[in-house]
Amino acid sequence: MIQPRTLKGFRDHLPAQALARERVLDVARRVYRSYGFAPIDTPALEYLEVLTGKGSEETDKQLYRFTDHGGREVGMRFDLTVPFARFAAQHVNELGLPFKRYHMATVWRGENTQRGRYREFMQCDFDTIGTTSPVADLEMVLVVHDLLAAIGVERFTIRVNNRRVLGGVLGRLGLAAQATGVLRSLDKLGKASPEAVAAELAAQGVAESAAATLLEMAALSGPAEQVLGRLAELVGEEGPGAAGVAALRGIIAGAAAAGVPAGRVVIDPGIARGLDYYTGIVLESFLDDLPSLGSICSGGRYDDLAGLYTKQPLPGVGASLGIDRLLAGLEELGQGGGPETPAQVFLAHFDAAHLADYLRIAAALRRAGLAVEFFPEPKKLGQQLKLASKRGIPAALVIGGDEFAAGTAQLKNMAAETATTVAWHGDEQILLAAVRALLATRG
RNA sequence: GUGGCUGUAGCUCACUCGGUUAGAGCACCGGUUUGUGGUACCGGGGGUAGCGGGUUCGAAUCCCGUCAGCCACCCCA
Repeated sequence: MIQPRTLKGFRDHLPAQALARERVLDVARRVYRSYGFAPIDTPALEYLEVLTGKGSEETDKQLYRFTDHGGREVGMRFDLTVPFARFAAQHVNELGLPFKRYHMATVWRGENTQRGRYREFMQCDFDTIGTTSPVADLEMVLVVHDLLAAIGVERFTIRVNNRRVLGGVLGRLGLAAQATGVLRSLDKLGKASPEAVAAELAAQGVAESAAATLLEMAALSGPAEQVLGRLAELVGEEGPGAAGVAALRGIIAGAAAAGVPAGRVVIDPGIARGLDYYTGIVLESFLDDLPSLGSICSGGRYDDLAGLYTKQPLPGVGASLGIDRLLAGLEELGQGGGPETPAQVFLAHFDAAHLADYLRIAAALRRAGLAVEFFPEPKKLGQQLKLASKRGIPAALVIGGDEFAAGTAQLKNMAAETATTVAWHGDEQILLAAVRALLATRG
């Protein structure tokens, strides 16, 4: 016997989880489309050179790679941004700019697993390329907000920063050259103590006063106006830092104008993110009740998406929802419960002699858009109802020989444990109306 | 990838110093005289104790390896 098992970091999805995932995907699709983002898709497999081109050592280590049957060196995509860069370079001329796309697909990373960290998981990306407008930046924040709100996440916070603020402060402190190391250390705040981070900074040759300034900046929190005020002092009157602060001001004002509840979007100067290609706004979002899960939706602005593949500069801004991490978080918070079946109506298979009638009834209900589960065999009624009950199907129709003779049907409200008799006399529209009325009472 | 913790039925767990055919609750399947669910009663299936090896007269219990989950680091969704 072969032991049935799955690879480390790869998971099966039972109906309850798969349905929860599809619900989130449906919401994401709807929200993305509501802003005019268009769907694209790309292959799971790419030429290795396409994926490793900009490759940091880190992504290189995580890449699933192999030689295919034709001797080609190939790799499985580890995010949706790199394939999009290739895609954009290859198709700009057909797309027109600015171009807004969303892409929801599976990616693979051979890294060590943990809660909310898998080797196979889905990302739901959206990007706007071909414009440097702050409106595009703002729109990203709005999409993230609408997305999490529409998914039904009860408590979340979108943390926003701007790389130019970080750059500006580092510049004024004369630390521009060692930005990467400094940012990496600052990023540990929240996990490591300020003292530990200060020590790490000192080890990099950062002066004590400069370190104090950086720590103060990264720890700034509170009302946006207050944080922005202090940041403005730290970055000075002019230069990139001041521009970054102004941009953040615009984001806060724009989010408010668009109706985002105050407090959902906060300025967090400690957000540095993937120190490589982000150049402007950066954002991360967290579940307030489970911050240790990490960011569930992150992104930012980049100067040049596809420089590796084309000479045409393609600036853009985008973010990615980690749907599997989000679902893991919601489940842990007890917000993940849901039905085990999409069926809305259970049609009991009572009397085999009336099979044709059952098929006609099911077809009529399905044509009307209802999800109908017709039991495949004329098993004992009690067992059929037990299954319907366990699955959480809200409505059940029981129609046996007596009912057919009388022109009636028994319609059960499974949750309320009640039943009504519907006189339909062969008219499926009457049955349909009765079922719809029942379903409507439960929202 | 590095370090640590964990691994007994689908799930949550038990098995006192290693000692006979590894148990319970829930879940699942069936029944309670053949047309009605979530309650009750009765019965049933399911575990070579993740897998492999070692120590021992004897291991779920000790040791090693491996696989997997979790935690920290790294990085990130």
